[in-house]
Amino acid sequence: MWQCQGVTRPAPVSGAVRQGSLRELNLAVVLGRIAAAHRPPSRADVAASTGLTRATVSAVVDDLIAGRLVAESEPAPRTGAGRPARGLVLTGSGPAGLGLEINVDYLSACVVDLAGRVRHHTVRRADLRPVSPADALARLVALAAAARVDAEQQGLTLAGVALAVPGLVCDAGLVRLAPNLGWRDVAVPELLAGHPPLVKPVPGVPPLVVDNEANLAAVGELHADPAGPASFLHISGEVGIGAGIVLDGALFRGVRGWSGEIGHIPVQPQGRPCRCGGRGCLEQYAGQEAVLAAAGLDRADLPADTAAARLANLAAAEHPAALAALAEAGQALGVAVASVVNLLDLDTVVLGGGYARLTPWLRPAVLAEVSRRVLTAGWAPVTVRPAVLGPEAAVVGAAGSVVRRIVADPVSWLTRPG
Amino acid sequence: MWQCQGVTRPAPVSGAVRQGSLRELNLAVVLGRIAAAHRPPSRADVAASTGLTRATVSAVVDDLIAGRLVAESEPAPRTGAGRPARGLVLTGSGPAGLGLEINVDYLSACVVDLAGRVRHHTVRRADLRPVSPADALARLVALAAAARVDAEQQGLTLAGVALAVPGLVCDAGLVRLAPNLGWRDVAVPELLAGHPPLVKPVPGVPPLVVDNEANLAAVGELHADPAGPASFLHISGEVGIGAGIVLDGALFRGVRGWSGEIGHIPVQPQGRPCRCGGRGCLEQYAGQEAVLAAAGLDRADLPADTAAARLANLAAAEHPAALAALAEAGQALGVAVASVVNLLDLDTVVLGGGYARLTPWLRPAVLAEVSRRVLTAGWAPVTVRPAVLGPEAAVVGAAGSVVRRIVADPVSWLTRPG
DNA sequence: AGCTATTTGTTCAGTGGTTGAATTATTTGG
DNA sequence: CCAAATAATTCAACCACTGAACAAATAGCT
Repeated sequence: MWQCQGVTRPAPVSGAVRQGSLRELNLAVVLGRIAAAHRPPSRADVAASTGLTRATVSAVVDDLIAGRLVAESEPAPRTGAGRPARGLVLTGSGPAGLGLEINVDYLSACVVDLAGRVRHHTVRRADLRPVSPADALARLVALAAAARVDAEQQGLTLAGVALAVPGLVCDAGLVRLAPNLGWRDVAVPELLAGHPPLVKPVPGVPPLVVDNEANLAAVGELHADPAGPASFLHISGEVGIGAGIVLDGALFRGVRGWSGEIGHIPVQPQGRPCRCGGRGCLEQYAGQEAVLAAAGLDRADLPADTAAARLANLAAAEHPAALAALAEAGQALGVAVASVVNLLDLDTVVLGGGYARLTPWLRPAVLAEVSRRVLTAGWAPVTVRPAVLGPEAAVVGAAGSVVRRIVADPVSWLTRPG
Repeated sequence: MWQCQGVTRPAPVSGAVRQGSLRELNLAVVLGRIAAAHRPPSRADVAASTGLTRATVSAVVDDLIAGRLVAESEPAPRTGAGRPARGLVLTGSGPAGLGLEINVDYLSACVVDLAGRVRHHTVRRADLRPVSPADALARLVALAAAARVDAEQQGLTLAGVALAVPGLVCDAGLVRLAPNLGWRDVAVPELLAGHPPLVKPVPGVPPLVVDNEANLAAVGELHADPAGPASFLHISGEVGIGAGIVLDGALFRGVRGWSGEIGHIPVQPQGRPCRCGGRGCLEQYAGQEAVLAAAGLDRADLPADTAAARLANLAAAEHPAALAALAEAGQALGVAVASVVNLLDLDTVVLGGGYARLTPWLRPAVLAEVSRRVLTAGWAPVTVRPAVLGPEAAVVGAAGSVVRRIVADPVSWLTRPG
């Protein structure tokens, strides 16, 4: 019932194209074009951009409309002579994704429809470190139930759930380690087994996906900015520092789904000891607690985004200690980013989470280190920019990952029973 | 004529499946299965492993045999009752790839057939630093012409050329920078324009590809060991240190094809200055010159592999300075590898080039740093092993990349004119 | 030998889905 | 009001895969 798997790991398909796969593939292609278009495209537009004939596109679109994934938008923008086109849009009343997030100081739920619009969003602040995993998940289920009611009142059907956690997740939804939450080997599906399922399971679609918060935040950022680059590094600066790597429009998860552990890249190999056992890890220089301490602030029980806000205010007021702390953090971040750029040849780094609003003060030091240490920086400038989604990137990305899976493989939704 | 492009960057295809693409895709699928099989598979084996019907596989195989890409291998291994199967193999007398390499102290040419066998291999030692790029390429063309004659005498037809250079290559075959060769902004296709073309151009296939040596070496290693992992980091330790990143069986090239610049990952941010402008780069601690100096050896004009051999001999004889130098290099390498593993979650690191035969002395320090600095090392052990191909990995990989492209897209070969 | 079981590979009518051209629908511009 | 232009649909044709039946070739058994 609560079976799990990774978010964007493609199934190791044989690749053979059978008779029927032809239509399946073209359903996905056409739906993907409609999703990716800036304005509602006509059937003719889709035909031109895919290379399929208009006849085929019409037939495929008919299937998609019958399956309530696509709708015609009446007022299509006119241009010149000829019969007016009818615009195609992803329906706002079909399947939707439920995103959930557990973090150190809040729980959150969010519903995103096929078109990527956020249709519901709740955040409940609470310090979850003293709460047992079972209790935390129980509270989350309550939030999720409310979200479901709201979604259904808007005519949406939940098609799947994705849960973001700040830790390492195994394939079966097992949270190996969430250090800042104090979790170790928490089997989420088992703990949820006592609760009623949140979605009617769709064959071929995992009803629950558990994934790392930084990964899902990167996915959220990817879809929040369709005009943005197809490859970038998204760094979430919270108590820990995580990163999501997006390559060619897809999240790169690594062999076991544990990619992006940027927080423990050594930036000062003989430097401060880290609780991971190494020395001089990035987190010791650019993590929230290190920055607050360097700025002379009480590393109080401020929620994460409040801490970032306070730092931003101080920096805007040119508070010397805050400026120095951010410069030092930016320098450490730059060393790590230089490693990443040297290794992966990315041209865009997105600062997310708590870093988003600190970007103006972090960017100069990051760029300085990058241009010093990256051999190719002269020909290939690196862009460092703040995330367009703030700290809610992970929940939004989680919910979005569910609907994205439907867009990428509409057949499993179209052929669902009932 | 000499138009260029990257090796494995997939064309941004719309993905739409037209009527004819169906056959095209299945030609590639079936050919890929035959290439990947350990023993010559029967048509029935291919049908079972792809999910296609035997009838379809038979039809597709007929096309491939007619196009001289596949042949039947008569003595198929028997097993139990039933009509004996006829084995399918990639033909050894069809298209072949020509691989070329320019390095600091040698030129090399190599021909690989469809099945991946090396059918021709020449190495010409010469110090190329004082030689102009045009002269170096002229010498290489002579080597290539001889390789072509040999290949054609064996019944092979060259289908494309790939050139490996130790530097940064742009899309159009422009070598931006090859520091150890002294090259800067060398337009290879222009310099080759005066020479007769080495291959009869096949429409849709670039006749010449120029790529980084470390990238091609990783590709060579990938195909040299079909049973090996699908994702790994291949590190070539020469005068410079380069890496090739293989993810899910494909080379990852980065946004501009400049991925894998591991030599300038900072391992000691306030350490020795590097000629790249940074400080404490890996190359300053684990590059050939640094290791030789630390071992107290004259960093003489020994060719690269001789230097590695001498170090290996000294280490095997437990020469103290050599052991200490290798331990230090291994430690620095380990810091960089830890960054990579934290970032990409890879489980295999292959030491290639000069490092290959030094693996026994480098591995302990690398593994020690990895297990200290990689959070997930406890659950996911990292394997460090020597490359099966030695320093010739890059040429072999270059030649192999040409035939791999035919296996992945046989139609452009089958429909070639003439 | 002869028979059966078994597996491989081919043949062939059937079918699903795309194709391309013709047709209809709906607008702008002269 | 008609011609030009563009959008969408219809429909016969066609291509490639499918499934079942069949032919081929062998091992094992009596």
